[in-house]
Amino acid sequence: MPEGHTLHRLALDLGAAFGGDLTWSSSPQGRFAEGAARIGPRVMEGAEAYGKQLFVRFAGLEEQVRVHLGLIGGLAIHSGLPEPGAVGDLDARPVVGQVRWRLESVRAWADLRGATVCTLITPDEKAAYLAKLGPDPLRDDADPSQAWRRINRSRSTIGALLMDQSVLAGVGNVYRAEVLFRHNLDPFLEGRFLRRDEWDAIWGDLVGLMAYGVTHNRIDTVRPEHEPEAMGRAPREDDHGGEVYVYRRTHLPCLVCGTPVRTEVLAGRNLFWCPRCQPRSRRRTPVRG
DNA sequence: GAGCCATGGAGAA
DNA sequence: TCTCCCTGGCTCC
Repeated sequence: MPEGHTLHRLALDLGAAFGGDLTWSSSPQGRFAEGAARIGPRVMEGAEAYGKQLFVRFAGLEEQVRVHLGLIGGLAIHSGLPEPGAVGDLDARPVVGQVRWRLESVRAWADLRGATVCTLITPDEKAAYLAKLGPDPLRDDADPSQAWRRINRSRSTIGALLMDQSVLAGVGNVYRAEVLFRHNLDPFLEGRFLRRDEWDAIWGDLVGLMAYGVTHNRIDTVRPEHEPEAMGRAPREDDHGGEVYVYRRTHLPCLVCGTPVRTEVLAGRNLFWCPRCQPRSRRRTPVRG
């Protein structure tokens, strides 16, 4: 589920569902029991995302909740009016599976599952985490030049650099594959060989793609002329819902040229690309294997 | 029921 | 580069 757009969307949804309301925290699974008890019944002020990190603020509490969903985590927000007095009554809102943190109010509740991180942190600790992150295309305060300085002097491949949260915050495996495809870039191109105009185009594209992701709560990267209706093909139906060019389309024909999509592990994750639309660059990193 | 996989990342080696 | 953690859904037997 979680690339940066997911977390920004969750921050908006949490704010809309709980902002300004008195909330109750609990940890049915138990692993956030101390934190939940420390928060206690308290007004939630708001939430914000930075890259794939989510921070939740409560009134009168200096610490904030820091959530990182990891690969498999999810935060499900439900709205709906329970029976009066049902807040805290787990029978009224049954716990399904491993719920690390339940947040509820009289009008909504949210269940956090599978997160790698859910903890209370001090302002100093928060600042330290943020300092480690590169610019986030979804934030107005982001400076793409900051990422460019890292990329421009790196011998790592652009495919690896895009996944490095200290270079760029919020991009994950789907956006990395898709943005490289959209710009016909060889994923194995070394960062130091990327041109500034290529970087500016990538950044601008990510800003648009990820903002769309927040709005629609899914990743769509296919241009209008390659959409299913335009090409007379069946829409993609999988757990993401969105239309993509290469992500998880191994061996399937490229939507643009028909060449089978390739896959290989890069930076510890499955990379997908079209060998014809993203040809080997002469600026590419020396041949491996 | 076991095994595998996933939009992530930390820590060991 | 490897190993491990987090959880649920899907496949295969």
